[in-house]
Order: sequence, then structure tokens, then C-alpha cells
Amino acid sequence: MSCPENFDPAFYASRYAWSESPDDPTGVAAKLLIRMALVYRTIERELEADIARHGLTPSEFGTLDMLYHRGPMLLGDIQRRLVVSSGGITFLVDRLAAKGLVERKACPGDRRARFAVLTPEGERFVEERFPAHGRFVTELVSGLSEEEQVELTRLIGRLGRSVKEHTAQDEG
Amino acid sequence: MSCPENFDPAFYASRYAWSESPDDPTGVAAKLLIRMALVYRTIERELEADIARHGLTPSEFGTLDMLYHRGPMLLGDIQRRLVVSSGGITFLVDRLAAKGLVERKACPGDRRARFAVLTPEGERFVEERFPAHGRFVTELVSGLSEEEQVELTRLIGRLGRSVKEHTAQDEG
DNA sequence: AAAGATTGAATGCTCAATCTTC
DNA sequence: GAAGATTGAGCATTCAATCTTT
Repeated sequence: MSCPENFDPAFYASRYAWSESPDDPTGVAAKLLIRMALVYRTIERELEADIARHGLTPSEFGTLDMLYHRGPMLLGDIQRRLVVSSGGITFLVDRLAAKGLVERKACPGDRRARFAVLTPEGERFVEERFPAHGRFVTELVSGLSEEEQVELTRLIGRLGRSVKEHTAQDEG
Repeated sequence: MSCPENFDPAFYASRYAWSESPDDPTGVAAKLLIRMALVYRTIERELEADIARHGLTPSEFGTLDMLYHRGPMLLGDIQRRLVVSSGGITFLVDRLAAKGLVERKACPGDRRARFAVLTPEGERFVEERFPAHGRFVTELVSGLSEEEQVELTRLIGRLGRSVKEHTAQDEG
């Protein structure tokens, strides 16, 4: 307690900590991303905690949900959607298989590829546990009116497009 | 190519993949969080890539930036701001020390505590390299007008408060 | 050669236990 | 006993290399 505290909440993001200069446009942009990082990572921690109660990682959760709603998927497809490495998706499906929730199946027509498929047990798992997570999500954002939620969704979409435009050159 | 593609971009988030039901309020909430996850994680990857060009992780970057703008900080203070574990902050400062950018210093008045301090080399590092990152950040969001950026920042702040309210009970 | 998946090493992190100091 | 920091084990992930199939 004899050492400096200078706690200045929400000034620095959880992981990205740029300085703010309230007057110039740089400040506005930085402030936006800092706050987004701060809020998003708070949400992420809450969701992860909720998912962890079912003994799953977020990637496992996402995989199960995709397989439930879309049916069998190639490992590569899951990989691209989850944005993990090719090694990562192999290990991920291994884990789900060890839990008895998912199986690999051969892909007729391309013997390099493998499908991931929900087992009956996996299907039951999703049906029993995922609805509660959905209710949790709804609660988290319920401080905003539905109109605000829609407007926020729209603006974030515009932000996403801006990001894509300004990074497209890198990958071209 | 003989296997199903069914690519349906932006339907599933990068890590959290709930189904969307466009009509009920659950759908609105889920859509918001899915899109936020998708966009935020895209941004995060871009920023990480930019930071990695300087040989830093995001946490290292954040630490250096904090130390530069705030001066010496206790490890525990950095830890709380970065939202990492106590073991994590020790390892993080170890890494920065190994790179010669940061030093530990004793805290007069509390011999349990340690300060992290920027070395002269660390100070030079920040001054030379961080401005370019700031410009990168500004560019990423430049597809939005300044008014939109301000409005988005405001709404995200409200979202953050909503999340905090609806999770405060857990910790009480 | 290129694409899909797998393996093994390395990494950044968390968690639990420990040590020192208050 | 509680707080600040450190240590070591465990873990999900990435990266690079490899194998098979196209």
C-alpha cells in the first residue's frame, strides 16, 4: 500500500494498450479498439466460464454446435471456420473423439479427407446443454434494448468491412 | 472438391458458433455476439500480426506501452490490467527482461513487491516502433466516419456495462 | 506440385503450490 | 493469515515437417 496505485480503469485495454489522445482522430480510433478489446475479452471470459462448466473449451463448443446444425463436416472446413491451425483441428477432434462426442468418417471420393460426425451421445449432449448457454448469452446483452442491439450489430458489421478493406492488400 | 462445401460466411463466429433464429430476441443477442466475436478476432489477428513484426506478443506490447506512458509499475498492477495470471506476468516480465527492454526494481517500503521499469533501450524501442502501430490502428477503422466511431464506442461501452451488471451476482 | 490430415517441438498461458514479507 | 511474486506442471494452440492422395 505504500507503493503507487494510480488505477485508471478502462484506460488500457486488457491486452492492447495504446495511449489515448482525446483530440486527434488517432485517439478516436484507438479508443474504439481499446474499448472493444476490453469489453469483448470480458464477454469472452464469461462465455468461456459458462462453457467450461460443461467441461468444454470454446473451440470444442463451436465444433459441436457446427456439427449439430450443419451435419458432418470435413476437418478442413471446421478449421477454416474456427480459424485454428491444421494441427489444432486434428488435436481438437482427437479430444472430442476421446470424449465420445464425435467420430471421424471417411470421405467417399477423396481419401485424403476426413469427416467429423456427431455421435448419438454428442447429439444428446448438445441438445441437453446448449440451450442454457443461449439463455446466458441473451442475459449478458439484455441491458441494451433490442434496437440498440440491432444498431450495434450493424455498426460492428461496418467495422468488419472496414478492416477487411484495409487489409485485403496484404493477402492479394 | 467432390465433398460438400456449403460455405456460409459470417454465420458462425470464429470460436463461438450459436445458431441464429432471426425472429426471436435470442436471435438478436446471439447475432450480436457472433458478429462481435468474428470482427474482433479478425482485428486481433491483424494487430497481432503487426505487433509480431516487431518480435513482440500482444501482452509484451501492452506492457511496454503501459510502462512507457505510466512509468514504473508493480507486477501486480500490470497483471490486473492485462488480465493475466500471476504466473503469467512473472514469465512475461522475464521475457522482456531477457530482451533487455525491461528491468525489475525493488519497491522501497514493501519488500514483497517488484517494480517493472523500462530500460533506456526499451524506451527507445517504444519511441521508434509504436507510432507505426498507431497509424495501422487508425487505418483499420477508417472505413467508419468519426461520428460512427464515436457512436460505436458508446454502444460498446453500454454493452460492457450490461455484461458487468448481469455477471456481478456471480462474484458477490 | 498441391491439398488434406497428422505428428512433434515449441510457446504463451493457467492453475496450484510455495516462499517471502506484511 | 493475507498479499506479492515465483516455480513447476499441465494444456491448448501454433509452426514446421511429413505422409498420403489427388
